Amino acid sequence: MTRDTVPETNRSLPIALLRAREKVMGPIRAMLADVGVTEQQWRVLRVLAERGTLDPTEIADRSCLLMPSLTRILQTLTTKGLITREVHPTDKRRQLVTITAAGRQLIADNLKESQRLNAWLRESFGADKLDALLDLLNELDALDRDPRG
Amino acid sequence: MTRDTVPETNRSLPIALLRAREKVMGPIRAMLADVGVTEQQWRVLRVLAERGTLDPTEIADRSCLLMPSLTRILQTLTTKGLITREVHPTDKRRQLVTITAAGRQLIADNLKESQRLNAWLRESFGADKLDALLDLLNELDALDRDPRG
DNA sequence: AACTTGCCATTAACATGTTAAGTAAAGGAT
DNA sequence: ATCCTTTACTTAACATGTTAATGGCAAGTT
Repeated sequence: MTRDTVPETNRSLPIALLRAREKVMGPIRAMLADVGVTEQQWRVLRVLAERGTLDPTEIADRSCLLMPSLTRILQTLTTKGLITREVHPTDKRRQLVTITAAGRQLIADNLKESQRLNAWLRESFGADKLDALLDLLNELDALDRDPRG
Repeated sequence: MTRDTVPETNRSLPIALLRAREKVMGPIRAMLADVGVTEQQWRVLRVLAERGTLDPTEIADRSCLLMPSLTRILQTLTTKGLITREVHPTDKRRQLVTITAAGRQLIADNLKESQRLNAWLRESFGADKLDALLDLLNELDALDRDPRG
């Protein structure tokens, strides 16, 4: 009965995305656990290493985190000595976040393993498929918002 | 410097998967919020509607949830009167979870809107691309585990 | 200047993610 | 029957996801 009207979870895009993400993140999480940082903390550090000093709003945007989560993460990273924070010189509402030498070192220490995991993925899954997948995902993300039309 | 060694987050599969998921889930979350259930609770209810009575372990597997999360969710759903639980007749370790009439009603009430969102996605993104994306994601999920080789 | 509006970041409250440990029951071996 | 291992589920502890409300500050309006 319900089997005819309720779509199979197999063809559900949200769940498919979730499972794929789990597949990819599992090994990365394991690697990061050894160093004592979470996946999200790692994302923040990488963004800071990529772009240099940023304010929290831009970090949130680039690392795909919501501000409340980021607030807690920045506190944690500060405690761990991986970032520093200072108030914006002309706008006291804002902050400037910078990765420390220790933070860069942490990234450097794990970059090789991170790249090895990426290489494994490209080989196992196929470079062509991986690129095709990334293109599709980016296209999806670029879709016009708001399906209430 | 770091720009040469640290891969851009744009081409990071984990982040691309995350952003794509956000794009798809946003509207669905909004719909479910009106009914007072979360995305995960919705997944559990759908699995139960699809497959009938199941034990928690199989629910966790099919709805892509970890057991600790599922334990809390099943408690919530029981409180809300959307599911019932009973101990397995021959194996007292196990349980049997069944969706209630109220649970089925909740699904029925939201099915149309859910399908409308799916239709919007197919139109906006393209049916061919959507299918290609789902195929790629399923292939990825089917990859051999364990990249420590 | 007083008011208003908007923005940045934080906090609060609740739900889930994640890993590890704990509890109870089932199954097999001695 | 006793012991050991495994299985199914729960709890605990900490981190994040998510929405709403709050506080501090900036900028425009009157």
